[in-house]
This record gives sequence, C-alpha cells and structure tokens, in this order.
Amino acid sequence: MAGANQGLVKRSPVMADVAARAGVSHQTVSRVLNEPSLVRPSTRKRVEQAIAELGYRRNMSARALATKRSSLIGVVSPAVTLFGPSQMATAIQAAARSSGYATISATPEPTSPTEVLDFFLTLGVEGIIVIAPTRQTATEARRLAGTLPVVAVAAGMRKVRPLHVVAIDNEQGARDATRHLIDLGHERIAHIAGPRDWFDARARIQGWQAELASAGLAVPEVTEGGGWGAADGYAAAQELLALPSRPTAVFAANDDLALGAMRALHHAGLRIPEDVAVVGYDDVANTAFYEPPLTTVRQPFDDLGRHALEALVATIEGRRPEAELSPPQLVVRESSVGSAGG
Amino acid sequence: MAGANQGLVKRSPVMADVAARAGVSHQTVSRVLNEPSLVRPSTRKRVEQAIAELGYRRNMSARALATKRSSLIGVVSPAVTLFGPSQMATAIQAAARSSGYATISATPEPTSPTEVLDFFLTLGVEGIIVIAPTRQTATEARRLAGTLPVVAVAAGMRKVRPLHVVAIDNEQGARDATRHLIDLGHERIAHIAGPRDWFDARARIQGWQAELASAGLAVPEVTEGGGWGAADGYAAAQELLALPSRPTAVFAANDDLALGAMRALHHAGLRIPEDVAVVGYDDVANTAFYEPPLTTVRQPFDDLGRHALEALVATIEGRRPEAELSPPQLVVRESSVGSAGG
DNA sequence: GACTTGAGTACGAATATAACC
DNA sequence: AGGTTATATTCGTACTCAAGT
Repeated sequence: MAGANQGLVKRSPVMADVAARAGVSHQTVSRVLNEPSLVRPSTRKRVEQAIAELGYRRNMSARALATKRSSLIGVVSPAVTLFGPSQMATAIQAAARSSGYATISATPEPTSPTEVLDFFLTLGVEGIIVIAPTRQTATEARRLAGTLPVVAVAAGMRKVRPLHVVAIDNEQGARDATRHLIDLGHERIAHIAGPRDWFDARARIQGWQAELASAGLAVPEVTEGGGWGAADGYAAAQELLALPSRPTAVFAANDDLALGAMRALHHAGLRIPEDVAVVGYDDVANTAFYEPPLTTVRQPFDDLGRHALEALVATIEGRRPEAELSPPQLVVRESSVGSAGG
Repeated sequence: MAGANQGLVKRSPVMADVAARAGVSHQTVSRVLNEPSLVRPSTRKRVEQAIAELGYRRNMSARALATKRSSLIGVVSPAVTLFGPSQMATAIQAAARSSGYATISATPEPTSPTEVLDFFLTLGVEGIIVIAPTRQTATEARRLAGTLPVVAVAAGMRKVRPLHVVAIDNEQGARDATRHLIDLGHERIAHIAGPRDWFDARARIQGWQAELASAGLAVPEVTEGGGWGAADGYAAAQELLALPSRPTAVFAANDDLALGAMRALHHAGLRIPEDVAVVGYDDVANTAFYEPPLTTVRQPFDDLGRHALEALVATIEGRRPEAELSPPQLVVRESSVGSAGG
C-alpha cells in the first residue's frame, strides 16, 4: 500500500512512487540518487526518467532524519546593518549553497546568544559560523566550539583549538593606509578609532601605531567617537580640531567615521586634502562620490566569507581547515592626494 | 531497547530517554511538549524536569517528517547589496524567528529562479517571500503562488489572487517629496529615475508626475542614468545641467542617485540648495552627513518586512491576510531648505 | 565472484486508537 | 464515565544484509 495514490489530494511524489513507475524498488531509486555508479545504466535511465516525469524531489526532513545531517549551517552575526557583516553574510550564503548547504542567519541581539544557539541546535545545524567582532562574542563562539563545528570570523583573535578563526589582516590594512599618508609627507597623522571592544578597531589602532613608530613619528593619542557612525566621526574630528597642534592627516577606522570627520572639517572651513587629508576603511558603496572621493581600504569580504564557509565544511567533514588571512587593499582617491593626483 | 543507552558515544537524548527518566511513555512526553493541558500537572512537572536534566531538544527533522511542517520559510531577494532589500531581509528574519520560523535566503542571480525554487522545495519550506522589484521577478512569484503560499513584496503590482502583495506606497512618497519642493517655490523640478523595469522606479516617476500635474506645473522628461548607483546619478545630473532651462530642484529616485547628482552639481560650481535643491529617497545611513545633509524619504522597511511575514504566516495557516501598505515619511534636511531652515 | 537489485529496518517525533484508573 | 497514560503505526529516506543474476 505504501506509495499508492490512495486519496484525492495529490501529495508530492515520494520514492516509492518513483520506484513503482520505474518498476524497481525504492532502494534502487535511493541508489540512483546517492550512488549512481552502483546501478546499471539502463535501470538508472528508467529511474531518472520516472523522477523527471513525476517531478520527484527528495524530502530533506526524512533525509536529515536518516543521515543525521541536516545540510543546514547557522550564521550568527551582529544585528547592526554594518557593511562588513552584511557583505559577509551574503558571501557565506552563496558559498554555502554551492556546497549543498543552506544557511540560517540569526542575530543574538533581540534575545540572547544562548537563545540563538538553542534555535540552531533545535534546527539541527551541522555547524555554525560566528561573525565575532568583539571579545565577548568570540568567547561565546569558543564555548560553542566544544559542542559542534564552529568557525569564527574575528580579526585579531588568537587561534586556539578547537575554534577555527578566519580573518582579514586589519593591522596590515591600517599600516598601508598610514604608510600612504606618511609617504605623502604627513607627520601628524591622527586616528579616529571605532569602539575599543571591537577586534577590528583594535587591530587598526595597532597597525596605525606600528607604522608611525617604524617611521620614527610620534604616536598621538587615539581619538574615538564611541561608535562606528558618521556622527561619531564628526564628534571625534571636532576633538581633533580643538587640539593645540592640529593633525594634517586623519586615518578613520571606517568610511562612515571618515564621512562624519570630513563634514566636521568642512564646517571648520578646512579643505580636504590640502589642509587635512582623510583616509577611511572598508570602501563601502559610493565612497567614490563623497566630497571629496574618499581614499580607503577595501576589504575582501567575499573571499573571507568563502574561506569561512570552506573552513566550516572542512571541520564538519573531519578535515583540518587551513588558516586563512586575506589581504586588504588600499584604494587611493582625492581625499588624500587631491584631484591632481599628488 | 528503544531509548536505551547502549553505546559509548553519548548521543543527544531523544524522547524515549526523557520518557524513561520521567517514568512515563514517550507519548506523554510528546504531549507535554505539544498539548501540556492534557497532562496532569504532577506528571508534567516530572517530564519537564527530565527534559531539563537531560538537556533534551526536539529533533526538527523528525518533527517535520511527522507533521509535514518544516518551520522553514524561503526568502528570495535580488543579489544586489541594495539598502531596501537587505533591510527587509533582516526584518523578515527577526519577525520569522519570533513566530517560530527560520528563514532561508537565496538570490536567483548566480543561478536561476527555477534553481532557487528547487532549492527551497527540496528543503521543504512552508512558504516563500519574494522581494520582487521588477515585473519579471513578480511574474515568477505569481507562478509559484499556485504551488505553495507566496507573498510578494512589490511596489505597484496589481493584487491578483492567489499571490498576496505587500508594498510601501512609493507613489505617495514621491508625491510628498515633490510637494515639498513645490511648497518651497520651485517650478522646474526634475526627476532622476531608477531603472524603468523596477516597480519602485516607476511608482516614484508617477508620483512625481502626478504631483507636478496637480500643481499645474509642466512635467519635464524623466532623466535616468540606467542604474541605482551614484555614478548613474552623476551622469543624469550632467544631462540636466546641459538643458536649456536648468531645473531649480532635483528629486532623485534614491539617495545614491542623489549623492552622485550632488557631486555633479558641485563640480559645476552650483550651490545646494541655493542654486539647485536636491531630494533623495530611502534615507540610507549617513545621509545626514552628506554635503549638504540630504532631504529624503524614509521607508518603513521594518514594518514592511513584518507585514510580509505576517501575511505569509496567515496564508500558511489558512487565514486570509490583509492587504498592507505602509506610508513613507519625508525627512527634511539642508539639501532642500538650506541651513537656515528655509 | 563481480555486479545488481530487493527486503527489512532504523531514524525521532506525532498521532489515532486502545487501555487504564 | 472522564481524565490520563500506553501501544502501535506513520512520515520518507538511507543503509545493512541477503539474494538474485
């Protein structure tokens, strides 16, 4: 009786239906789907045709139940509609799909990290990617790592087993940006930092400091507005302007901060880059159309997302993932060099 | 033997384990989880305690298999990292979770819409939300609607059963923006439009035209750059500047276009808003820090996302969803009224 | 004996039906 | 009876093992 069409409602076809139509057992159908090489070509053809004719599709729930593999991956990322995290989420998703996984995203913020984990575990995810910008999030990621495969995306975090960490080299990006300003002849280069509890913010501070030091320049205090937004950059720039010896260049920890800073500079009647050069970080959309176009550091978020997924899949499949660190890339525009290109 | 801990590997506990520990049958455990009112309080307590002690968690795959309900919802959205779609996706996700659903997002772009549908159907999603900015996408959404519950987010699309459509009233937003400029005394108000195949672009054109007409003003030709980016806005603005009688105000179909247009105006040595007033659309992050801060129209994407999800859940549960149309809101800044406020 | 195919059962939760106090 | 609990079966796929060529 199994598989027989016994009602009026047309249910979606199951293996047994395909088997009946092809004149084989459901087991053979299963084999055609999973190990086609074990089935005689002529039989396989018949089964494949039956599948096509019926529009048969595997039932993932049943499959997951039998294999204990859900093909689901959880992605935890901060709720902030920030450029980096959202770019990454997209990249991870695309990479996952082409690897046969579906991603479920969730933010810990309306509720709690524990609640998110619970949500994921109930769904039966095979692994989790945690976009962990702060130490707190990273610590939670580490806690999970004992339970199931976890990959953290966290710049500047120590890579301690069993947690695998993927990151962009923020320190290098910051050094590149700072070097660029030094090469232009600047000697008083300020830094507008992001929130200190973010790895990215700290790494960029360190890169800036390191490059200044290696050039024999004085390392001023870090300025910060408290957040990553343009309003914070505006406030930070105002502080800088009140300083006894005003900097001739500002390296902002992201493009939004830079945007706010540029506005503050304009308000103060200063020209960019003639009076103060500005460099941002991220290369978000439209930075080329800021006033003036913003020199910034592009981050390979797509790469990073792919790497994160690859590392997670490797962990799930029991392989040992390789450490990955993608290089950022300086994009020079007018906010640092002027329209004449120098 | 069922439920007995017979191996060395500690598997996650199943219902039978909970039942054994609580001294009841698995059926009672199931009832405690699904219809607690049918279980005597004392028994329920024991079961709940056993659940807590074992850290038991329901297996969604098994549950989905038995109930034919996956608790999964598919979200199709264009790959573009555009403000609207990504905001919506986030809102939908949050709303879904609080309704007990998980969302799986996918973009049709690397592959095909059919492929995405296949992906979703194989996963067993209970319904799909299609963010359909163009007629083509909307048509595909309509095709699906016969197969399973579908809600489309599409501005300006006819609401024909069985497809339920949710949207923001773009025409009203455009009218508000245009009205604002008319009230400021402008008589030559140009419009920089988005790609014509987008519903949103068309609705904004219509709103602009309608408001001009109702004010007895001439309706000029629409200008467009071909896309939604700042570069397109820049190009479109250059066209406007070459016109015999230059407009005194520009209403751009989104903030990026406005940003590009403002840059073109600056390049031409024009002041904003004294020479040309500019209004955008979307109120993306940081528009308050543009040069000058941009007057724009805020869209309630969160609301829209929630509405879309609510409509889909209603459809899934067999209820009849209500039509929803959220109002946009004009945000006045200096790009139209100047720093003095008028 | 290599190659194919089939029968039977496990996976974990839900539920209809029957049994219990 | 009336409120609770137990037994048996179902969902659709995968996989072990055995049987057929």
